[in-house]
Amino acid sequence: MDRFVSHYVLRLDAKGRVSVPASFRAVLARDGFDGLYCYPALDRPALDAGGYALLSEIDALTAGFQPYSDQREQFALALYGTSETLKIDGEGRVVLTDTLKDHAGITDTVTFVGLGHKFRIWEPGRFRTELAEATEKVRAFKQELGTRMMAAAAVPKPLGARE
Amino acid sequence: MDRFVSHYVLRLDAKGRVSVPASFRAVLARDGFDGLYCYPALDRPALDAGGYALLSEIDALTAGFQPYSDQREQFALALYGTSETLKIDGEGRVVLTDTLKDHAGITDTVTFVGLGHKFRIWEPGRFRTELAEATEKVRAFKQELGTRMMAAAAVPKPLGARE
DNA sequence: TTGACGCCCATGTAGTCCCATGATAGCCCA
DNA sequence: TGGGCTATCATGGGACTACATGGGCGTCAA
Repeated sequence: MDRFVSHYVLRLDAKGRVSVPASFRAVLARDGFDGLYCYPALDRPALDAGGYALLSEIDALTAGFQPYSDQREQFALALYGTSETLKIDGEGRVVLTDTLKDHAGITDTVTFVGLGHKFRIWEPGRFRTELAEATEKVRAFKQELGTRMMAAAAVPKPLGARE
Repeated sequence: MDRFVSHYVLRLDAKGRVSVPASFRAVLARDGFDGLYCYPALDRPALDAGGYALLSEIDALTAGFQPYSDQREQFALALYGTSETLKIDGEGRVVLTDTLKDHAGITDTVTFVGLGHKFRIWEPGRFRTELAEATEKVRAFKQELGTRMMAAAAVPKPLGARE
């Protein structure tokens, strides 16, 4: 598998270390990135983490702005400036910096969540809330999509016909 | 055969393992996915499962949104975050996680139902009610379609004409 | 000197692998 | 056409391994 999938709840030990889930480590190894690229999520109390795949997403984003533009510099600052490259020890664990932990409200337990090309690190309680909200939104979206399809199908009409 | 069809009732053993129906395994083997991609269905107490064919369906869904957009992240969270890639052992069995079993209300027996490019896993009792409801809906829909067609035929009007 | 960090080893548990058994259905041969 | 044989599949259980977690020790830098 080449993407981050599923979620795991893991504990920090007395030294502040957390095991990165083995399946995530496997993805990182394949990605080729040595360590863990990590920064506070822009608009959530969570951390974004990953390898080269994540880095190239950031590149693509900043590249979208004019060179030397304020926006570009601000993005670069917010993303690159707050990033850390965490070392992964022999047992596959990392130590989160205080800045990172503060941003996410992490104390002694974390939830790792795969998002495909990257993954997020949450304080477990906050994660549950976030997941519930996201699930609700997706469900609503799917339902809307479904009823639209049904409406189109109910009246025998060529697909894509205008209302 | 390259799609999941028919349905099977199988039992979990003491270790919580279930055999994936052999015909489904054959489809997965052809699909090339190593393991079983599985997640809780959004709007039913059931599990969706499959291989790359299912994954690409999810890809298509999330790829439609801008990177870093709220919607995309929520979709990724709800879809990738709740997914699991289950290992298939030498005998073609998988172990469902507690989260998955809870969502579907599975205890010691499951029903596998083929849906073409993916399949669903149900608690057998719930599957029966679902099937009954679905059958009823389809019957009603078909009937309605029939009368509409009849009406359309009575008044000679090109097929697909607007009401 | 002391704390932080990197590196190493220890342990319990849960997941994985491997082999065994029983049932079934398809096939071959008389 | 009927009976037996065999391949396939679901199921069961024991052994082993990988993983998360905990702790010790040396090193380097304030």
